[in-house]
Amino acid sequence: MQSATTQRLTEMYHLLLTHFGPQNWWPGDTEFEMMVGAVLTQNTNWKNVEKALENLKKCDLLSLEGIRSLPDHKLAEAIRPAGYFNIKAKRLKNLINFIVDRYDADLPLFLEDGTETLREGLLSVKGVGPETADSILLYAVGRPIFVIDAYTYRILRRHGEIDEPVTYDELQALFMDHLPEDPDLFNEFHALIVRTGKEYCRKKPICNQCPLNQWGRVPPNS
DNA sequence: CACCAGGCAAGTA
DNA sequence: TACTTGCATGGT
Repeated sequence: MQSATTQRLTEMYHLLLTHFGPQNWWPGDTEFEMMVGAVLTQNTNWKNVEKALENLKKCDLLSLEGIRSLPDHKLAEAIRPAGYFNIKAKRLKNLINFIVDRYDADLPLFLEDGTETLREGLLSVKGVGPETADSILLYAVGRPIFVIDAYTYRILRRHGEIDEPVTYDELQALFMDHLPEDPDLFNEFHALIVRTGKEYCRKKPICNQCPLNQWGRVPPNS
């Protein structure tokens, strides 16, 4: 007998998957590109991130050693389209330094780290918060970690699933405690939530054709 | 013109 | 602990 929450989340997932189909996230050719993208997309439209990633790619700098060898101001210039370029250049360098210091600059060694303290290690990097850390853990490392973002709060609140205030960790636990520990499921579910948010649940909601209308408990406004 | 985007850290009370 | 502010480009 599964819990009511499990049923509710599972229903949400299947509604979204049926409506949108698989999203095939994370958009990126390599684990390293995913990690860089996770930092660059902080409070930033993904389209702008793609331009920044393309700038790095065309100069063959989208690698650990490529970014490591690049001066901060050069890195900032390359990622300019992603916004916050000065601070994000430092954040990328911080993340690179973390891998250099703790994993001897060996990216595969980092990706194979199976220890329980990996998340807190990532969180110790200045510029890597819970969403960025969890995106890296799920989409690059392949851990069964559920990623929470602004859309997740918005959608669940509009559908009456949560009362604010809810912390990141609490909302993450809501998903992780009630769904099987499956990286592929968490991957697809988060991607579908972002897709839904982008198309139907921005600050100016377009709720009319949202697939979650059938999910029930849809408030007319808010 | 205003508003927003797949956050985070640092400052203030 | 609980707010507030800076960071910045590009699209609607």
